[in-house]
Amino acid sequence: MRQLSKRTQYSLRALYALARGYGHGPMLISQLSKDEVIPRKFLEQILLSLKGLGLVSSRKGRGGGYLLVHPPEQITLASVIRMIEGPLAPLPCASETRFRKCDECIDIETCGTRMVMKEVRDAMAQILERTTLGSVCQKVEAARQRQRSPKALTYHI
Amino acid sequence: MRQLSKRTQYSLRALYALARGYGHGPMLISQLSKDEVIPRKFLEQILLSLKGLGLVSSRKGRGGGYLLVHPPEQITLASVIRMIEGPLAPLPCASETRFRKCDECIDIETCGTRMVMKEVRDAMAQILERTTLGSVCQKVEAARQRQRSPKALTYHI
DNA sequence: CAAAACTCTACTTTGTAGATAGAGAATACT
DNA sequence: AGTATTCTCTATCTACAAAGTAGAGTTTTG
Repeated sequence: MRQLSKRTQYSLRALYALARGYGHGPMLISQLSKDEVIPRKFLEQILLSLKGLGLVSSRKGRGGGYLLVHPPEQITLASVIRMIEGPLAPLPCASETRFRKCDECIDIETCGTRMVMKEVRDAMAQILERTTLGSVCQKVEAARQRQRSPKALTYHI
Repeated sequence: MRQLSKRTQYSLRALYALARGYGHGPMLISQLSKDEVIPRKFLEQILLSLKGLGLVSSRKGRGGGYLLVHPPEQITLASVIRMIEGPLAPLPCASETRFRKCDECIDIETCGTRMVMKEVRDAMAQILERTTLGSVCQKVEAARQRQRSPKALTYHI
């Protein structure tokens, strides 16, 4: 299907970083930009819109920066992606959260593509609803540990 | 995620129509265009490229038109969508069939977004690999019958 | 007040989706 | 042979969005 936009990829990366630092005070745009390899000015825009969405908060001036508003375990990827990219479904008429008759549908009740795309949407939603910033960070951490001690992997799996 | 393009939606609609007519000789562009409500000239292009992909064949002149090359039960939506839109995965680095390191990935082995998107891809692929033009047409036909005799629905389900 | 941060708005660039147009080539029928 | 029918090819157009850049403005802290 169509790819995730860079904006969303950057957003997620920034959110992971903020999630890792959750509870340890604000993080600087400049730091995030460097660590996560995101163009500085673009990141400014992105963080600003994440703030508008209520996902992060910010403080100005020395000692300022960005913070995650809610605990990482409470933020699902589904919600983040929906806020940034819109509905998960590959067609508006297959969306649960933001259903809209697609201009193409001749008859919505007997549209084959819609039936299939509803299945696809449900499958995606199931995964993305149960995946949170917290759970992603955990998996990443596990993968990093494995990288550090590659031998251990053999015996643990 | 991002929506299916109109090109793909039109392609699928045209293919369903050809699937319904499979075994009954060629169908005209003009007929398909009218029946499926697809802009004529755009449809010409689309059918031409579907021909290039080996999905349909054509005959010129009187009595000509387009035909499905293979039986509808043998054409999966996964294959059609891959040919038209590219990989199913929301990120190139999460694709099985056309893996490509995405320019954004810092470390592919510990990329959280990639891990999640691999799950999403697998779920989508599972559905789309088992769905064929034939199976879609069957479901559509069933839905049409239900529409015609709405009472029956109650007792059969 | 000055330095450190974030904030806001506007602009540029590039690419792609979604068409439309029209001449050309093959086929079948008479 | 001629003509109607049908697909074929290539070029062009327009609108919009993604991705990124620029720079002046505002708030906070010390």
